[in-house]
This record gives sequence, structure tokens and C-alpha cells, in this order.
Amino acid sequence: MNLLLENIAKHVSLSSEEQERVLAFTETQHYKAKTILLKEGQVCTHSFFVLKGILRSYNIDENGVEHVVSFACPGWWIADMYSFLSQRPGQLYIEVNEDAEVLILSKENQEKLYLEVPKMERFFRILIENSLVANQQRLIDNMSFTAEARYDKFTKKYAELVHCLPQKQIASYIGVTPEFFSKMKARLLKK
Amino acid sequence: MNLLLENIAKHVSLSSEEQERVLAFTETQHYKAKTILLKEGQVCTHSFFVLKGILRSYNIDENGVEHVVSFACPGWWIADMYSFLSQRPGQLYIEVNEDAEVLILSKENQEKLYLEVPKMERFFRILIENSLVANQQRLIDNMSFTAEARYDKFTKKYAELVHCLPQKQIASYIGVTPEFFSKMKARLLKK
DNA sequence: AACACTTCTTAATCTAGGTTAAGTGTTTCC
DNA sequence: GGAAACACTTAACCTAGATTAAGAAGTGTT
Repeated sequence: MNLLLENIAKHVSLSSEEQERVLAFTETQHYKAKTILLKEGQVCTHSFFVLKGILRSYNIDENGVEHVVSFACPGWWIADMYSFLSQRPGQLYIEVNEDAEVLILSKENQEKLYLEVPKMERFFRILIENSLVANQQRLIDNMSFTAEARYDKFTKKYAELVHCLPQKQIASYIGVTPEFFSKMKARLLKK
Repeated sequence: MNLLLENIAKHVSLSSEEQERVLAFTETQHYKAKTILLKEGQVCTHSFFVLKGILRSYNIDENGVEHVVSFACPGWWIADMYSFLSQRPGQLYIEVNEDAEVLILSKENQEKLYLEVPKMERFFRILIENSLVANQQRLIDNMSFTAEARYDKFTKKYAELVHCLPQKQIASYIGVTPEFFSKMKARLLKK
């Protein structure tokens, strides 16, 4: 029924009273595609839990090239972790890919939540652990595999997502230019 | 006096009783350089906190090429996080770079620690948060910068370490071959 | 001291992937 | 509904970094 509570229940069990407190700290919002929720240089004061639609985070390097850091579909959190944790200006953009409904949790409320519902500290610890592992894997993959192999892994891991993402974003995520990605795809079709 | 307690104190404050409990769960060990503490395919049942010396973790890809995932000098933790958290066989090696003294914390003891000293849950959450941020930064850097710029960042971030690491390990960490690294260094000297 | 073993360097050659540029759909939005 | 903006493709050319190979210099072991 509530996607966030379902998600929490996978890792810690909350009483219905605790569940209500969690929800009391969040706020629902609707956003149109292309809305930018966070820009480089801003402090990430909120993290977002996706209920519907797709969000993505990326940075723009000194040559103006965009690098996708993550996609978030329903059931996923997204934030500029560096900025959110340190409350200092970050380098990431967060943008709505497809019209979205999200739960918003402010840094402030998260701190309060840790105090009022200590189990949530465990919940977020587990989430972060999982991100760390996924991130480390991506780093290893980038160093070990060719673009083709990375694309192959991507299509398997994000099978549902692949069809709703523009190619240039997939190219950016796996770390190649859109032109090379296009060439590579044509090559794969011939096989 | 005790490096681990100093480190913990930076993030949470423990009573002296709690401090003793933490230490009671750990065990000290000495290792000679080149000792392998963990191999690919094994379950990482312990994480290591370095008191003296240097450790490193790496994986070996399907072509037999080694990729350094992290270095750990005194005050740092090291483990195969995927394997340690999931208690499933991992893909990382952990090896002693320079004769080392380490504190060992077993997964079992860590769980017990969370129960007996709940503040440690916060401590490890913060550690993992910091790793995640550092890791994400490295991913962005790898996608945005040339090898030269990555090397430059590396020497600044790990200034003390640079001088005690074999070049091939630095090359591996920044993601180039030892041959290219050698060429690049010669090029930099000319400037 | 001589052996093997590993690290580092240099140089020639090669290639995965980047760059530039031009052309073709497809959205978007006044 | 038409112009501008965007997404994707194709192709020629370019380059950062890989590969191969071979020698030099250091390290450790008996």
C-alpha cells in the first residue's frame, strides 16, 4: 500500500505507531518531467524517495559534459549524498526524467527521525551499505570491462529502465559518448 | 593512545565502559608484507582496522589484470564490503603491502557490538557514508578526468602514501597500465 | 656472489573510443 | 502548424591509452 513502508519493512520492523511517525516526517510532491530539483553549487537539504516516475542525478564536468551518476525509479532514494551528509554545496544535479511523485525527507527531519525512531538509523545504514556495494561494483566494472560488456551488464541490471531512458543517458551512465554508443549498438545488432 | 578509540571519538562519544566493550570485541594481529588476508571466492568474515603498516584490496579481472580498489594506512578500515555485509563469497583480495599491525573485528562481533553498544551503529553508519561519498567521487573523477588529472588528484589526496607505494599499484588505482603510467610520469617531469 | 624475480623504463605499434561535422527524424512549444 | 530545439545516426579522422617486447635496475634468497 505505501511503498516507503513496504521498503522499510524489508529491513527493519516498525510498530504502526513508528510507521506513522516516519510518514509524518515526509511530504509528498508532484513534479513534471525536466524539473530540476537540485543544481550544482546548492546544498542538498532534502532527499527524495520516488513513488512514481523516474529521476536522475548527474554532474557536468569542466568541458560541459554530463555524467549520469544514478537513476531512481519507484522504490529508490536519490540525493547528492556528499552534499546531503555534509550540508555543503555539492556538484550534482537532480532532475526529473519522467513526471514523478516523490516523498521528500529533509535533513533536519531525518535527524529528528533518528532520535524518535532509532530503528531508522539501522534502516538508513543498510541502504547506504547497499549503495556503497553497488557503487564499488560499478567502479570495478568500469576498470575491468569494455563499453560493450558494461552495456550488457546495464541492460540486465536495469531491464525495465532501459526502454524508458534516452540513449544519451545510458551512454553517459556507462561512460561513453552518444556517438560511440550509437555505433556500438549498430555493431551489436549485426550479431 | 589507542588509535581505534581516537577514531571513534571523532564521531560518537563513548563512556569508558563502552570503550572497553568495543576493544573486548577486537583482536590484534601482526602480519608480514605480502601476506594475503582474503582471497577471491572466500567469505570476508572479518574487517581490519590498520594500526601500523599498509594494506590494500584489489580484484583480478578475467584477463588476469589487477585493479586496486583501496589502500588502508593507519586509522583506516579495510574489508570486502560486499562479502562482509552479505556473508557471501566475494571477488576481492586483501593483501599486506607493508608489515602491519591490525585490529580484527569479526562480523559476528560487530553484530553483538551493535546490540551492546548501540552508538557503534551510528559510528559505522558514518564510516560507510564517508566511504560512499569518496567512492562516488572517484567514479565521477574516472569519468570526467584524464589519467594525468587523476594522478594529480591522487598525489594530493594520498600525499604520504605516494612515496611508499610501488608505481604499478598507483597506476592500477588510477586506472592505467604501468607502462602508460611510466610514460606519463616522464612526460610530467619535462614540464 | 649468483640466482631468480619483480619493478620500472623505453619504444614501436595498435585500438577502443573520442571528436567533428553533417543529415534525418521527433518533440516541444509559441 | 511551423520553427526551433533536441535525439539519434553515420562517417571520416584523431588520440589517449593499451599491447607487446626487450632491456635495465633493483630485491630478495640461498
